[in-house]
Amino acid sequence: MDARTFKDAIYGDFARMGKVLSSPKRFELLDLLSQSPKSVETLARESNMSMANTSKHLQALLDARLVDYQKNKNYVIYQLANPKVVNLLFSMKSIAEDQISEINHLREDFIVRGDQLETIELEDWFDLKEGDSHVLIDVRPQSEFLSGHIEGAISIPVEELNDHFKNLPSDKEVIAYCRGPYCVYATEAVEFLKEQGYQAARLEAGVHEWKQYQANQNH
Amino acid sequence: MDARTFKDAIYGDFARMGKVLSSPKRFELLDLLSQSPKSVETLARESNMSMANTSKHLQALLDARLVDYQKNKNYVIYQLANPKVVNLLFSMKSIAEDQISEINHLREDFIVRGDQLETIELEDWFDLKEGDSHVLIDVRPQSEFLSGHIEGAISIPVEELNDHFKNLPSDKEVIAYCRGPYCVYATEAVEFLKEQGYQAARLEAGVHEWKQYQANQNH
DNA sequence: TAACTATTCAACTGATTAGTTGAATATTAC
DNA sequence: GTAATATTCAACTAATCAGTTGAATAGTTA
Repeated sequence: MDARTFKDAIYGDFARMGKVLSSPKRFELLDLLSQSPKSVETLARESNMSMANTSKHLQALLDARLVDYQKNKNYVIYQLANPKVVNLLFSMKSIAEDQISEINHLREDFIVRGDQLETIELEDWFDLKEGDSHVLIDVRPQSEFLSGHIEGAISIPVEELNDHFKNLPSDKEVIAYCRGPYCVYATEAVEFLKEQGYQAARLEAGVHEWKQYQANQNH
Repeated sequence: MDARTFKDAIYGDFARMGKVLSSPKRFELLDLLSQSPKSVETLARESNMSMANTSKHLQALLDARLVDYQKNKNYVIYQLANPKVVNLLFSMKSIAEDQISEINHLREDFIVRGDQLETIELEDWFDLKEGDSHVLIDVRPQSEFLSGHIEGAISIPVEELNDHFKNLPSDKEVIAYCRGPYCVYATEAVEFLKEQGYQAARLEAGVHEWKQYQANQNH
């Protein structure tokens, strides 16, 4: 085998990763799976695709070995095949954030409500949590909370906030987080809680940002 | 804007990175540029593409803002637009290595010659270099050496080894490195030097692996 | 065993992409 | 001002991809 043949083969293999992530829908599926394993039905609903199309994309991810699955009765529960997938998604988002200004505009407008929403960085949360005047809530679906959550958080899925918010101490500020910087659940939660008279702010991080922050602190 | 519209827009932007890296040829171009800025002509030659096709791919990379350029007389010198591109390539390679066993087979067969080539890990080089019995050579094109190289290395491009190897001390072991784990230059250099009676080994790292190793040590 | 549920597959359509060919453009050198 | 050099563009062809539709498959439940 000559060098050119070797390079063509090697770059062909490397580019398979790019190819599988060239689809916005497959990217979203991987993001969803990074929060917890999920069934085809759940993934189809969350990503707004047909079951057939969702299954097709999952087959592509399976073929690239970025996901694998376990059967549970009639359900096929898909999960990330390698924790490095999270790093890969991070890396792609990070550079997309730097190079595509539209991303920041979209986030500013839709997630941070044009800077009208009070937000807290993860670094600041670590200071605040030493005191006793804040409570941290995880507003993702409970299955995602059970898969992994920021230490000290209480699970109150945003869809259940109306039923459970009264359990929150009214003399503390509520810090809400969800799937990460591009998830709107925490924004909705903070808006709702403010309407109910609470002090509330959105944490600009999800469970993966928190884990990465912890890992960096422990060096 | 509702949540679904926002997500479709955001994932569309994220997936643009995947899309641009879904082409083996664009991946190779970015890899080449990670070693040093280069002209279209040089990139076409190194990647074995026509000038027209090379230019087309570079326009796609430009559009995604992963590269930018400077003019030098008739030459357009392309370069990486953001150092994070190197991280992104690393991340994609890392997961491809884990998930595509063919990659390791190809490397084993072609780069390490079925384990018949003596190799040294970067960690081990840091021990060896404290002594006085080894010399480190960079066998990439000199322009890449000038762009950045492992500290203490001497530049002897593999194509010029025949003319310059006699300058190497015959009582020391020669450690050769090139662009990284998937570059064959160091393999060719080691084989040539052994034929000339030298003790030689291939360093399983390039300048980026070295920089990353240094950064990790300084935490 | 039949009905139901969840998932996957095959075939199709329309859109997108990779590479080539020939032409156009920009800059330099003489 | 012309020729040469480096690069980019437009138009084409063939291949690939995304989503849909209808059917098939696999497993469960009553």
